[in-house]
Amino acid sequence: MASRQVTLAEVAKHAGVSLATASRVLNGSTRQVSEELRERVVGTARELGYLPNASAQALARNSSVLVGLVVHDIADPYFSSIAAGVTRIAEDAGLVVVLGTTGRDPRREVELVNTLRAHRARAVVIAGSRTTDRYSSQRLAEEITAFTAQGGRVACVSQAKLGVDTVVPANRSGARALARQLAALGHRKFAVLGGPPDLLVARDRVAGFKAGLADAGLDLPEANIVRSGFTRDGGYAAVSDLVAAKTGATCVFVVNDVMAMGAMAALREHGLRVPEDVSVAGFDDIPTLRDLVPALSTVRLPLEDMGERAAGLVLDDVVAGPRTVRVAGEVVLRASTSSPSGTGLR
Amino acid sequence: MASRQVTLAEVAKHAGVSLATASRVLNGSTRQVSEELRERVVGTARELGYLPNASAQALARNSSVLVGLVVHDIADPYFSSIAAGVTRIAEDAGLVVVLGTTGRDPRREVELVNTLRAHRARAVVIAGSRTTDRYSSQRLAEEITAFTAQGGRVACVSQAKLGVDTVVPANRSGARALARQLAALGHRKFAVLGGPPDLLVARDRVAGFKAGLADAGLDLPEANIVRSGFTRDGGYAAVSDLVAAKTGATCVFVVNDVMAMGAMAALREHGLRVPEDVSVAGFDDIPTLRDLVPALSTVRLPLEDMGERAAGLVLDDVVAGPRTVRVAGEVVLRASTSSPSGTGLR
DNA sequence: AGCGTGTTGGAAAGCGCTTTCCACATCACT
DNA sequence: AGTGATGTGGAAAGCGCTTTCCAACACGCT
Repeated sequence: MASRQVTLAEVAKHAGVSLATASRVLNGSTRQVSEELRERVVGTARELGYLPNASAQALARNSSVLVGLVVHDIADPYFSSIAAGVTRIAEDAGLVVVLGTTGRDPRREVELVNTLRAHRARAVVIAGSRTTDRYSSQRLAEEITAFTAQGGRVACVSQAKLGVDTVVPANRSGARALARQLAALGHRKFAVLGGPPDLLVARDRVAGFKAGLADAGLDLPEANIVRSGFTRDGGYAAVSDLVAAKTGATCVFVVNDVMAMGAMAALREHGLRVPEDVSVAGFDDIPTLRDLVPALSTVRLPLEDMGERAAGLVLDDVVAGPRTVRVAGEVVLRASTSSPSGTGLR
Repeated sequence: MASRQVTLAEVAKHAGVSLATASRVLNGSTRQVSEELRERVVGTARELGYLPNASAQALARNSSVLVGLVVHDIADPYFSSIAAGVTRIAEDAGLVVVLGTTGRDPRREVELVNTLRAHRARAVVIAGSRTTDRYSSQRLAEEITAFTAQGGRVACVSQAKLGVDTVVPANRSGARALARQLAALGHRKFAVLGGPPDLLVARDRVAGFKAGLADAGLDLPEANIVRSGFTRDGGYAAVSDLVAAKTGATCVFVVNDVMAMGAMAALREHGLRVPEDVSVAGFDDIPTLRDLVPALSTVRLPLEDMGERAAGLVLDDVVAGPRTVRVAGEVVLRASTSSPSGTGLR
């Protein structure tokens, strides 16, 4: 069934040249080949429908054309935006993107890098926050070391924790600036939907927000921070706890947009109006946000751009040590936040 | 810099066995190896940190562990939902997903399948509608033939035009059912944002919608169909034309949700309220829809499921000819559609 | 003529693995 | 003891390509 594939050897034979010459013609070898032979080879290759065997090339060259991309969940707009950036750059460079999804399982992350290593992938971009879990971080670090030792390049989008090139969004300062602007709106009591306690992005954003409130002479009691999953459903679910906590908050900061969307849905179902009863702000500015009503205030991150930057880091030929690209966050106040009017969450 | 990798030969030597034995132990060979040797090999492999070279395996076995996934734009929720389904199934099966994006360029589609063929990918899932463009369809068909001739499997998500296994959503009947329900709501004058004229999904949906209106004794004048790109911005841009056309329509059907989201934003900017001034319905039920206000009426397609089905088609070992999996669409009426109240678009 | 230099083609040695053979033991059964 | 069947290990031949090395030749010089 599987028809025999045309090989370089056949092309060479048909063209009456050696294997070496055929190889030199059909790939960007440095060696020159006379115009006459070159044409003959190219001609027969086209005629026979020759297609190089990528596995054989990868083996012979000890390097492939593969670039790994590791995300938690490709259906999440945050990751799919980053993925769009990464694929654009990689494909423009003639490379092939391998997509791996972890489902937020750190072990799976290690597994994926391992697989990529087995494939002699040229590089890998790991998107998705690190956690405080020492064990899996350790395993991942080892796997990454092995990968780089083998000549592969690695970049992360998140915290600069792994000793590799990293694109770091301004989680702290972005959240801090947001807090200040919300305080300037007149809010005095805040609540935070803070995501999982062990997730570094979430921690950074909460810490930054707290710092921003402190700048305004405000405090964020620990009791006003509700923990939940970093997903839409996490945000949705957290609202029950939030309401039960009777914090009296007039403004809620949610550590990412996807969670914020879930939270807004839940608030609606609780009969609370945004922003009349409570203001809501998120973080990331995922593309889908612009069609939300009320439009969600947030801290804008250039997600697709961040993907491009990460891919760029990993594909250039700079040999310097771990580089860090800092990406600023821009506070965007929209309809979901207003000056406090009601009594807040009580 | 690139440290030498541990090879099977080294493992074999350290374990004091032949290359053949080592290979048999470390891969699912049918051949038996005595418990003693097996343990010795596994032990040294672990000790030395052996990782098989996937390229070499692919070459020797003449088959790889790669599965291609070709989409137009991974940042589009329609595609990222399908992608999530495909990756889930593929990764569960221990395969590796290669993501290719076309940017809606048919030539790029051909290019990607070609690359996948060069990599001896085991299968490829092509998501994204066919067009009426004969030339590029022809080229793609040839490429697919070459791919299958080589033992690869191909499945599409869209129209069953390519002679391969296909997951076909009920575009026609879904749109038809939607039209009937909208007519039952009392609407008499409709407009359609129809997407690109050469795109088959778009054509099918428009045709289905027209048929549904006909069922209700209503006509859809050609002048009430506005053409534009199949993207959010396409939907956004089309609204100007729509308004200028002064169709008097009280209800607008938009051929996909992403376009509908753009259209709703544009309608808002035109000072038109949904659904008071005009009802709007879309198609697909992308996940982000559930947080839209007003919630968009649509025809629900189980997108992630469709991705899983497509991956399933391509990974099972049925040898039967081209199969077609039909997926039903379920009309979901939400807040964006109501009985007509105003004068419509005039 | 003799020599170095540069250019171009080909033979062949890998790259790291799988898999076919073949050899040898062992075992059950005449 | 002799026969086949069965189980297990190893040698070696690929898989399709890249790249080193060498040979051949054409130059431009002295």
